[in-house]
Amino acid sequence: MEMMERPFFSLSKGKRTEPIDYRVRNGTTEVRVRVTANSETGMATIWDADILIWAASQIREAMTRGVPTSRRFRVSLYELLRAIGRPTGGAEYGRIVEALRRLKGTVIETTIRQKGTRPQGFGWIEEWSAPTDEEGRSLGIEFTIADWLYQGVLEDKLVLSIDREYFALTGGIERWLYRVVRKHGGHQGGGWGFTMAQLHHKSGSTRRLADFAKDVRKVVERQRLPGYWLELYRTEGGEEALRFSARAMLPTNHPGYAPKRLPRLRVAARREPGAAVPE
DNA sequence: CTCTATACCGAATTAGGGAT
DNA sequence: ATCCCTAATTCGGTATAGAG
Repeated sequence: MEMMERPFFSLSKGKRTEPIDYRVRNGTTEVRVRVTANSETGMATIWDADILIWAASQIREAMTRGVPTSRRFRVSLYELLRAIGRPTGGAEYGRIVEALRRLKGTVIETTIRQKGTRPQGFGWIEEWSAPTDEEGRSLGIEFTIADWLYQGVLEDKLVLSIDREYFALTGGIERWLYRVVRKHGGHQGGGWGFTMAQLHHKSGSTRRLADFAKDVRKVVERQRLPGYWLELYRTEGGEEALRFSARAMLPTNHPGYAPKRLPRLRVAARREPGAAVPE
Protein backbone atom coordinates (compact mmCIF):
# COMPACT_ATOMS: atom_id res chain seq x y z
CA MET A 1 0.00 0.00 0.00
CA GLU A 2 2.85 2.37 0.73
CA MET A 3 4.20 1.75 -2.73
CA MET A 4 0.82 2.54 -4.25
CA GLU A 5 0.63 6.27 -3.71
CA ARG A 6 4.14 7.46 -2.96
CA PRO A 7 6.61 8.13 -5.73
CA PHE A 8 8.79 5.04 -5.79
CA PHE A 9 9.18 4.56 -9.53
CA SER A 10 9.95 6.48 -12.66
CA LEU A 11 6.80 7.00 -14.72
CA SER A 12 8.75 7.47 -17.86
CA LYS A 13 9.62 4.97 -20.53
CA GLY A 14 12.83 6.80 -21.14
CA LYS A 15 15.87 6.63 -18.92
CA ARG A 16 15.51 8.65 -15.74
CA THR A 17 18.55 9.48 -13.67
CA GLU A 18 17.18 12.46 -11.78
CA PRO A 19 16.44 11.30 -8.24
CA ILE A 20 13.05 11.46 -6.57
CA ASP A 21 13.17 13.43 -3.36
CA TYR A 22 9.73 13.38 -1.84
CA ARG A 23 8.80 14.61 1.58
CA VAL A 24 5.50 15.45 3.16
CA ARG A 25 4.35 16.24 6.70
CA ASN A 26 2.03 13.66 8.14
CA GLY A 27 0.99 15.03 11.52
CA THR A 28 4.10 15.20 13.64
CA THR A 29 6.26 12.96 11.49
CA GLU A 30 7.73 13.54 8.11
CA VAL A 31 7.25 10.95 5.39
CA ARG A 32 10.24 10.81 3.15
CA VAL A 33 11.02 8.85 0.04
CA ARG A 34 14.29 9.23 -1.74
CA VAL A 35 14.96 7.21 -4.86
CA THR A 36 18.27 7.43 -6.64
CA ALA A 37 19.06 5.84 -9.95
CA ASN A 38 22.16 4.11 -11.10
CA SER A 39 23.47 6.41 -13.83
CA GLU A 40 24.12 3.50 -16.16
CA THR A 41 20.77 1.73 -15.93
CA GLY A 42 18.46 4.56 -14.90
CA MET A 43 15.71 4.40 -12.33
CA ALA A 44 13.37 1.44 -11.99
CA THR A 45 10.12 2.22 -13.79
CA ILE A 46 6.49 1.58 -12.98
CA TRP A 47 6.62 -1.21 -15.58
CA ASP A 48 9.57 -2.81 -13.84
CA ALA A 49 7.37 -2.87 -10.76
CA ASP A 50 5.23 -5.49 -12.52
CA ILE A 51 7.90 -8.02 -11.59
CA LEU A 52 7.58 -7.03 -7.94
CA ILE A 53 3.79 -7.19 -8.14
CA TRP A 54 4.08 -10.65 -9.62
CA ALA A 55 6.42 -11.70 -6.81
CA ALA A 56 4.11 -10.26 -4.18
CA SER A 57 1.13 -12.09 -5.61
CA GLN A 58 3.12 -15.34 -5.62
CA ILE A 59 3.84 -14.88 -1.93
CA ARG A 60 0.22 -14.10 -1.12
CA GLU A 61 -0.95 -17.13 -3.07
CA ALA A 62 1.52 -19.38 -1.28
CA MET A 63 0.33 -17.98 2.04
CA THR A 64 -3.31 -18.75 1.34
CA ARG A 65 -2.31 -22.30 0.41
CA GLY A 66 -0.21 -22.67 3.53
CA VAL A 67 2.96 -23.17 1.50
CA PRO A 68 6.19 -21.74 2.93
CA THR A 69 7.28 -18.50 1.29
CA SER A 70 10.63 -17.02 0.48
CA ARG A 71 12.27 -13.87 -0.78
CA ARG A 72 13.89 -15.90 -3.53
CA PHE A 73 12.17 -16.51 -6.84
CA ARG A 74 12.82 -18.67 -9.83
CA VAL A 75 10.55 -18.46 -12.84
CA SER A 76 10.65 -19.04 -16.56
CA LEU A 77 10.61 -15.86 -18.59
CA TYR A 78 7.65 -17.10 -20.54
CA GLU A 79 5.57 -17.69 -17.44
CA LEU A 80 6.46 -14.29 -16.00
CA LEU A 81 5.67 -12.48 -19.24
CA ARG A 82 2.32 -14.22 -19.53
CA ALA A 83 1.47 -13.46 -15.92
CA ILE A 84 2.05 -9.73 -16.29
CA GLY A 85 0.22 -9.52 -19.60
CA ARG A 86 3.20 -8.92 -21.85
CA PRO A 87 3.90 -10.25 -25.29
CA THR A 88 6.41 -13.08 -25.30
CA GLY A 89 8.55 -11.85 -28.17
CA GLY A 90 12.31 -11.87 -28.13
CA ALA A 91 12.62 -8.19 -27.30
CA GLU A 92 10.65 -8.79 -24.11
CA TYR A 93 13.30 -11.16 -22.84
CA GLY A 94 15.91 -8.48 -23.08
CA ARG A 95 13.61 -5.99 -21.42
CA ILE A 96 13.12 -8.21 -18.41
CA VAL A 97 16.88 -8.37 -17.93
CA GLU A 98 17.06 -4.59 -18.27
CA ALA A 99 14.27 -4.33 -15.72
CA LEU A 100 16.19 -6.54 -13.29
CA ARG A 101 19.24 -4.34 -13.71
CA ARG A 102 17.20 -1.25 -12.90
CA LEU A 103 15.49 -2.89 -9.94
CA LYS A 104 18.88 -3.86 -8.60
CA GLY A 105 20.53 -0.53 -9.32
CA THR A 106 17.86 1.74 -7.89
CA VAL A 107 18.35 2.71 -4.27
CA ILE A 108 15.42 3.59 -2.04
CA GLU A 109 15.73 5.44 1.23
CA THR A 110 12.48 5.95 3.07
CA THR A 111 11.13 6.66 6.52
CA ILE A 112 8.15 4.44 5.74
CA ARG A 113 8.20 1.28 7.85
CA GLN A 114 11.77 1.85 8.92
CA LYS A 115 12.75 1.46 12.52
CA GLY A 116 14.44 4.49 13.94
CA THR A 117 15.33 7.60 12.04
CA ARG A 118 18.79 6.65 10.87
CA PRO A 119 19.08 6.69 7.10
CA GLN A 120 18.77 3.26 5.54
CA GLY A 121 18.77 2.23 1.95
CA PHE A 122 17.87 -0.83 -0.08
CA GLY A 123 17.41 -1.96 -3.67
CA TRP A 124 14.18 -3.51 -4.93
CA ILE A 125 15.99 -6.76 -5.53
CA GLU A 126 19.15 -7.93 -3.89
CA GLU A 127 20.51 -10.26 -6.49
CA TRP A 128 19.41 -11.69 -9.74
CA SER A 129 20.61 -13.97 -12.48
CA ALA A 130 19.44 -15.00 -15.89
CA PRO A 131 21.22 -18.32 -16.51
CA THR A 132 21.37 -19.93 -19.92
CA ASP A 133 22.16 -23.46 -21.04
CA GLU A 134 25.09 -24.48 -23.28
CA GLU A 135 23.18 -23.41 -26.39
CA GLY A 136 22.45 -20.00 -24.93
CA ARG A 137 18.80 -20.72 -24.25
CA SER A 138 17.34 -19.06 -21.21
CA LEU A 139 16.79 -21.19 -18.14
CA GLY A 140 14.54 -18.55 -16.64
CA ILE A 141 15.44 -15.92 -14.12
CA GLU A 142 16.18 -15.89 -10.41
CA PHE A 143 15.99 -12.95 -8.08
CA THR A 144 15.65 -12.07 -4.41
CA ILE A 145 13.36 -9.24 -3.42
CA ALA A 146 14.24 -6.65 -0.78
CA ASP A 147 13.48 -7.62 2.79
CA TRP A 148 11.58 -4.35 3.22
CA LEU A 149 9.23 -5.42 0.46
CA TYR A 150 9.00 -9.01 1.64
CA GLN A 151 8.10 -8.05 5.21
CA GLY A 152 5.41 -5.70 3.91
CA VAL A 153 3.84 -8.38 1.73
CA LEU A 154 3.67 -10.77 4.69
CA GLU A 155 1.46 -8.34 6.61
CA ASP A 156 -2.18 -8.78 5.73
CA LYS A 157 -3.33 -5.23 6.14
CA LEU A 158 -0.51 -3.82 4.06
CA VAL A 159 -1.53 -5.59 0.87
CA LEU A 160 -4.15 -4.37 -1.58
CA SER A 161 -5.25 -6.34 -4.61
CA ILE A 162 -4.68 -4.91 -8.06
CA ASP A 163 -7.05 -5.51 -10.94
CA ARG A 164 -5.41 -7.69 -13.59
CA GLU A 165 -6.38 -5.11 -16.18
CA TYR A 166 -3.89 -2.79 -14.52
CA PHE A 167 -1.23 -4.50 -16.60
CA ALA A 168 -3.01 -3.34 -19.75
CA LEU A 169 -2.65 0.33 -18.78
CA THR A 170 -0.11 1.76 -21.16
CA GLY A 171 0.72 5.15 -19.68
CA GLY A 172 3.09 5.70 -16.79
CA ILE A 173 0.97 8.48 -15.31
CA GLU A 174 -2.12 6.41 -15.99
CA ARG A 175 -0.69 3.45 -14.09
CA TRP A 176 0.44 5.62 -11.22
CA LEU A 177 -2.99 7.25 -11.06
CA TYR A 178 -4.63 3.85 -10.75
CA ARG A 179 -2.41 3.10 -7.78
CA VAL A 180 -3.36 6.35 -6.06
CA VAL A 181 -7.04 5.82 -6.74
CA ARG A 182 -6.88 2.21 -5.61
CA LYS A 183 -5.12 3.14 -2.39
CA HIS A 184 -7.50 5.95 -1.44
CA GLY A 185 -10.70 4.72 -2.98
CA GLY A 186 -10.19 1.12 -1.99
CA HIS A 187 -12.45 1.05 1.00
CA GLN A 188 -15.01 3.72 0.31
CA GLY A 189 -17.45 4.55 -2.39
CA GLY A 190 -17.70 8.26 -1.78
CA GLY A 191 -14.52 9.08 -3.57
CA TRP A 192 -11.58 11.28 -2.88
CA GLY A 193 -10.16 14.39 -4.38
CA PHE A 194 -6.72 15.82 -5.01
CA THR A 195 -5.67 19.05 -6.61
CA MET A 196 -3.51 18.83 -9.70
CA ALA A 197 -0.60 20.31 -7.74
CA GLN A 198 -0.97 17.66 -5.02
CA LEU A 199 -1.03 14.90 -7.61
CA HIS A 200 1.99 16.33 -9.37
CA HIS A 201 3.94 16.39 -6.12
CA LYS A 202 2.87 12.89 -5.12
CA SER A 203 3.79 11.45 -8.48
CA GLY A 204 7.45 12.40 -8.44
CA SER A 205 7.08 13.09 -12.15
CA THR A 206 9.73 15.22 -13.82
CA ARG A 207 7.07 16.72 -16.02
CA ARG A 208 6.13 20.35 -15.56
CA LEU A 209 2.90 20.90 -13.69
CA ALA A 210 1.08 22.30 -16.72
CA ASP A 211 2.11 19.38 -18.90
CA PHE A 212 1.42 16.91 -16.13
CA ALA A 213 -2.08 18.39 -15.85
CA LYS A 214 -2.56 17.95 -19.56
CA ASP A 215 -1.59 14.31 -19.28
CA VAL A 216 -3.95 13.74 -16.37
CA ARG A 217 -6.78 15.28 -18.39
CA LYS A 218 -6.08 12.76 -21.12
CA VAL A 219 -6.24 9.93 -18.60
CA VAL A 220 -9.58 11.29 -17.36
CA GLU A 221 -10.87 11.44 -20.91
CA ARG A 222 -9.95 7.82 -21.56
CA GLN A 223 -11.56 6.53 -18.35
CA ARG A 224 -9.62 3.30 -18.50
CA LEU A 225 -8.80 2.81 -14.83
CA PRO A 226 -10.34 -0.55 -13.92
CA GLY A 227 -13.17 -0.15 -11.45
CA TYR A 228 -12.94 3.60 -10.99
CA TRP A 229 -14.41 6.73 -12.47
CA LEU A 230 -12.49 10.00 -12.73
CA GLU A 231 -13.87 13.53 -12.75
CA LEU A 232 -12.24 16.93 -12.95
CA TYR A 233 -13.61 19.80 -10.92
CA ARG A 234 -12.64 23.13 -9.41
CA THR A 235 -12.01 23.60 -5.73
CA GLU A 236 -13.54 26.56 -3.92
CA GLY A 237 -10.25 28.32 -4.41
CA GLY A 238 -10.58 27.74 -8.14
CA GLU A 239 -7.86 25.12 -8.33
CA GLU A 240 -8.16 22.29 -10.80
CA ALA A 241 -8.67 19.00 -9.03
CA LEU A 242 -9.43 15.35 -9.65
CA ARG A 243 -12.11 13.32 -7.94
CA PHE A 244 -12.55 9.60 -8.24
CA SER A 245 -15.16 7.08 -7.22
CA ALA A 246 -15.64 3.35 -7.38
CA ARG A 247 -17.71 2.46 -10.42
CA ALA A 248 -19.77 -0.07 -8.52
CA MET A 249 -20.94 2.69 -6.19
CA LEU A 250 -22.20 4.97 -8.95
CA PRO A 251 -25.91 5.17 -9.77
CA THR A 252 -26.87 2.72 -12.51
CA ASN A 253 -27.75 5.53 -14.91
CA HIS A 254 -24.30 7.13 -14.51
CA PRO A 255 -22.10 6.99 -17.60
CA GLY A 256 -19.31 5.48 -15.55
CA TYR A 257 -21.41 2.67 -14.16
CA ALA A 258 -20.93 0.37 -17.13
CA PRO A 259 -17.32 -0.77 -17.07
CA LYS A 260 -15.31 0.22 -20.10
CA ARG A 261 -13.55 -2.63 -21.81
CA LEU A 262 -9.83 -2.51 -22.11
CA PRO A 263 -7.94 -4.18 -24.91
CA ARG A 264 -8.05 -7.86 -24.24
CA LEU A 265 -5.21 -9.21 -22.16
CA ARG A 266 -3.42 -12.34 -23.06
CA VAL A 267 -3.69 -13.90 -19.68
CA ALA A 268 -1.99 -17.16 -18.92
CA ALA A 269 -4.01 -19.93 -17.37
CA ARG A 270 -3.37 -20.31 -13.67
CA ARG A 271 -0.54 -22.69 -13.05
CA GLU A 272 0.44 -24.62 -10.00
CA PRO A 273 2.42 -22.42 -7.58
CA GLY A 274 6.00 -23.55 -7.01
CA ALA A 275 7.41 -20.22 -8.08
CA ALA A 276 7.96 -19.14 -4.50
CA VAL A 277 10.63 -21.59 -3.51
CA PRO A 278 11.60 -22.01 0.15
CA GLU A 279 14.99 -20.65 1.03
C1' DC B 1 1.00 -28.01 -26.33
C1' DT B 2 4.62 -25.19 -23.74
C1' DC B 3 8.53 -22.59 -23.92
C1' DT B 4 12.43 -20.04 -25.87
C1' DA B 5 13.65 -16.89 -29.45
C1' DT B 6 13.70 -13.30 -33.37
C1' DA B 7 11.85 -9.73 -36.55
C1' DC B 8 8.78 -6.14 -38.07
C1' DC B 9 5.89 -1.97 -37.98
C1' DG B 10 2.41 1.51 -36.89
C1' DA B 11 0.56 3.58 -32.72
C1' DA B 12 1.24 5.47 -28.30
C1' DT B 13 3.76 7.73 -24.74
C1' DT B 14 6.96 10.89 -22.34
C1' DA B 15 10.84 14.33 -21.92
C1' DG B 16 12.17 18.53 -23.07
C1' DG B 17 12.91 22.64 -25.89
C1' DG B 18 10.66 26.45 -27.66
C1' DA B 19 6.61 29.31 -29.25
C1' DT B 20 2.25 31.47 -28.16
C1' DA C 1 -0.22 28.15 -18.47
C1' DT C 2 -0.72 25.98 -22.66
C1' DC C 3 0.43 24.35 -27.08
C1' DC C 4 3.52 22.50 -30.65
C1' DC C 5 7.11 19.79 -32.13
C1' DT C 6 10.84 16.33 -32.07
C1' DA C 7 13.54 12.48 -30.32
C1' DA C 8 13.62 8.33 -28.07
C1' DT C 9 11.40 4.53 -26.50
C1' DT C 10 7.84 1.23 -25.66
C1' DC C 11 3.42 -0.95 -26.84
C1' DG C 12 0.67 -4.28 -29.24
C1' DG C 13 -0.01 -7.28 -32.49
C1' DT C 14 1.55 -10.39 -36.08
C1' DA C 15 4.46 -13.74 -38.19
C1' DT C 16 7.94 -17.33 -37.80
C1' DA C 17 10.51 -21.33 -36.07
C1' DG C 18 12.55 -25.03 -33.36
C1' DA C 19 13.14 -27.98 -29.02
C1' DG C 20 10.97 -30.92 -26.01
